[in-house]
Amino acid sequence: MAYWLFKSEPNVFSFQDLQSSPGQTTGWDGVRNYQARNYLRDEVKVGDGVLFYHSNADPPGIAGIAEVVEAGHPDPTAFDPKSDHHDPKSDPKAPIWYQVSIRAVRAIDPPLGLPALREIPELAGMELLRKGSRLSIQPVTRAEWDRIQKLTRPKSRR
DNA sequence: GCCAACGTTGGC
DNA sequence: GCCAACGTTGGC
Repeated sequence: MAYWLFKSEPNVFSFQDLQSSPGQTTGWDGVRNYQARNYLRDEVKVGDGVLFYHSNADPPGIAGIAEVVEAGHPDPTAFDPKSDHHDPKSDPKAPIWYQVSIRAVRAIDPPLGLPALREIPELAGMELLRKGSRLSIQPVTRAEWDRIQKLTRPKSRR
């Protein structure tokens, strides 16, 4: 069981879009960076936890929790000439790009914003908080995951 | 293999 | 809109 942070621009695909997708599930397509691809292809497994991060938002932050429901498989948008993410170099017989499928677990509303994340000492080592960090699929440690769960878990009812 | 030019990401 | 940081491309 591992933990990840996936970035998405909410004006392209938000956590709410995931929640309104069929089965609250989507294929995480369009990743076109080799390091992120390697994680998706080789390391992200069914049952892993995902922090759904909104980049280019105001404020940017973690907007929901998701889980992996299908491990790495070829990204079909790479083969589709009509897709924005089409890559003619990727052949179905030798795919270059991979996706996983994720399902929404719960929204974090309002999102846990980047400024708030920076104030939490236990999260100081997060890849996300590193200056110039651009990787769209990032590993998250168990300790970081647990801290964020604790901060965002819905209040228990009386 | 080097590295300059270029394109993209993403916070601010 | 600005721009720092980064990844990719392609000439040599």
